[in-house]
Amino acid sequence: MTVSRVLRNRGDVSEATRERVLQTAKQLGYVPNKIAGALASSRVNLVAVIIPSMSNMVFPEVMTGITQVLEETQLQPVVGITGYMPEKEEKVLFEMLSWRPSGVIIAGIEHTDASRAMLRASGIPVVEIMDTDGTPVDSMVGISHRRAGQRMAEAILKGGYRNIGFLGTQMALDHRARKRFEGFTERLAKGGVEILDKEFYSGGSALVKGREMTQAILAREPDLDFLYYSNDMIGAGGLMYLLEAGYDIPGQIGLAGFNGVNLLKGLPKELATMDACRLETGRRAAQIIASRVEGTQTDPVSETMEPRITYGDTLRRP
Amino acid sequence: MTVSRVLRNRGDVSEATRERVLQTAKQLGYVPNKIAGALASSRVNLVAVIIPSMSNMVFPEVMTGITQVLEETQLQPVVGITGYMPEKEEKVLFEMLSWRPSGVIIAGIEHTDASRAMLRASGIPVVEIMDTDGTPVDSMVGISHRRAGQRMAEAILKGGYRNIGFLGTQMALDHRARKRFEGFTERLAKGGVEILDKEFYSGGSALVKGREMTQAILAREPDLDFLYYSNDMIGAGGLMYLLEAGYDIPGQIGLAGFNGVNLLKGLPKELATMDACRLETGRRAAQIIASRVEGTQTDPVSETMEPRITYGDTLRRP
DNA sequence: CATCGATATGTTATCGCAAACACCATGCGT
DNA sequence: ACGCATGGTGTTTGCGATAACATATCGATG
Repeated sequence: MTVSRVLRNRGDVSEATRERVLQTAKQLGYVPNKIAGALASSRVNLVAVIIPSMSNMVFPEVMTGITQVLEETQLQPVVGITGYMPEKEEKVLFEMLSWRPSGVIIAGIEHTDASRAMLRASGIPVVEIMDTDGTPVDSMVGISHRRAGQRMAEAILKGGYRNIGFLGTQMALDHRARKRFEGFTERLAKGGVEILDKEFYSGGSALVKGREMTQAILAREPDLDFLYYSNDMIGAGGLMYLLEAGYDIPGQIGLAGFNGVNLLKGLPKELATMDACRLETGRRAAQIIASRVEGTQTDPVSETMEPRITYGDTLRRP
Repeated sequence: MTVSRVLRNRGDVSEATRERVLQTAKQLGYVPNKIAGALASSRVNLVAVIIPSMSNMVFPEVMTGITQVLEETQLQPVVGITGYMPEKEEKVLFEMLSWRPSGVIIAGIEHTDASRAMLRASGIPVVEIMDTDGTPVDSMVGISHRRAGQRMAEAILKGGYRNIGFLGTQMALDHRARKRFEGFTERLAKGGVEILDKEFYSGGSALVKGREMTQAILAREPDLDFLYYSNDMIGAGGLMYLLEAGYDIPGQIGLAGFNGVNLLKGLPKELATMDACRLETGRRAAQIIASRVEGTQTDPVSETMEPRITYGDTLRRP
């Protein structure tokens, strides 16, 4: 018990014994067993973070935000990957919850009924991130992708473009991309404009795919004067292609991506894009969990951030 | 006990009771407490993965390999980030080990004495990855960065380049980059060539930095006919700059990076680079842990992979 | 000097599960 | 008919820590 007290800095222990304990622990290479500790105290300093993927730059950035904030607390993030598959998400969630974490940060607000039930039943703070078009189980932080699509549509219309093409990923399960697309077409429709053509891809190097898709869509529809890409990588590929092909950008044809990958700076021309507030979303989500855990705050939070548009060199300003 | 048997598929249970248990568990929303389970069985299906960073594309790819393999087992990766700081690594490692994972995969073979002691004392399989220039605690998988530097130096010399510049990150603690640099200069020296100039950076968008550094180094040394970049991102930035400035590549000046980021395809010219076998390293490391856990194999493994050079369009072939 | 409070240390029960073993019923071979 | 393996279920114990409570020590205080 005294050892336990020393190692946790709890309760009164004389300086002498404290020293002795620390000394001996070090000498023995003693590593406390958190499993036993957690069982006894029913306190687990883990936060489950459930995201679809780790390989496309956007989630790592959210992670960075989460890590930044949690680092100042006792909490530690544990990541689970779903691969955009709802059943996998359910499995990962179950697995995570069975470790009784102190909180859950999960991407998106579309989940299976079972997942939602588990989250609700867990009794721990839950923050759904990166999409606020819907009703959260508990708290929610991020941008509205529908609105992001709308705002980009507005900017494009204001720029005077009318023959618009859309290029995206072939992911039925990427709800955020879908909502962006929906918001985009809705807003265009309000302006009396309809998408001229669209092109989807899956897999492969996004940069290469961007080139190929751009070539393909322009072959079909040479009149296009704007291309809206569902992410910056394919946008960058398209930009590369168009520059090489000698197009005048943004006069003859305009381009925009989505995400604000800071990799874009440094390209021959800077691609227009829209910031998804990823770092900030991660930070905020972690803050919410942290303040819930320490009891500072108890109510659910819903926070919609406003994505900023960057015109770069590929979208005519109004 | 019967419930426990049903949920773990262990031992004989009649079909009738099994059904009843499953049914009831679902109805109650029962989530087994892994903490208690782990304590009782002293089995934890977690593998600690300790890496310096998540934000530069290379570690996520290793993670992908690890995940791929572990997915076919009961094991689950848990990630810890060190930020290239040895003391942070020590802290993270301690934290992880206190959860008594089934194995550890850790980047690099340079660790504090305390870290090494902990790894040894833990009694679990340990795989040190991505660097094989040194002695591992237990197993080790990856490439020799010293050798990678040497091989690139050879290729450059064979290409006929003699006025060589080096551009890299200012990371005293990135041992792999350092070893690559050392191997590079050693091999050049053997060919009677010495680096003409070098340039280091830290922070910021790698693409932009690559442009700036390239401009700077060429302003100082206009005679340079080859630039070796310590990663592909700054290399791509440099490539961009040189193309815009109208250099003849790879005739007038050659370029090479390191890492084989598949993003490079799709650039106006494909940057020469060297594959670090990241995916394969991750897969192999996970396999080693898995086979150790299931007892298939008990001996330490040391495996050095051979990085493949890609000439692309920026390095003259011999 | 008895009492009290504070500091310092020890004892016991408990967390939720699985290992180990005990037990009973059934069916099979000899 | 008997022993024995097997399937199906229950009981007890222990994992390694912490919570809660108990005890010891000491000095100050009235």
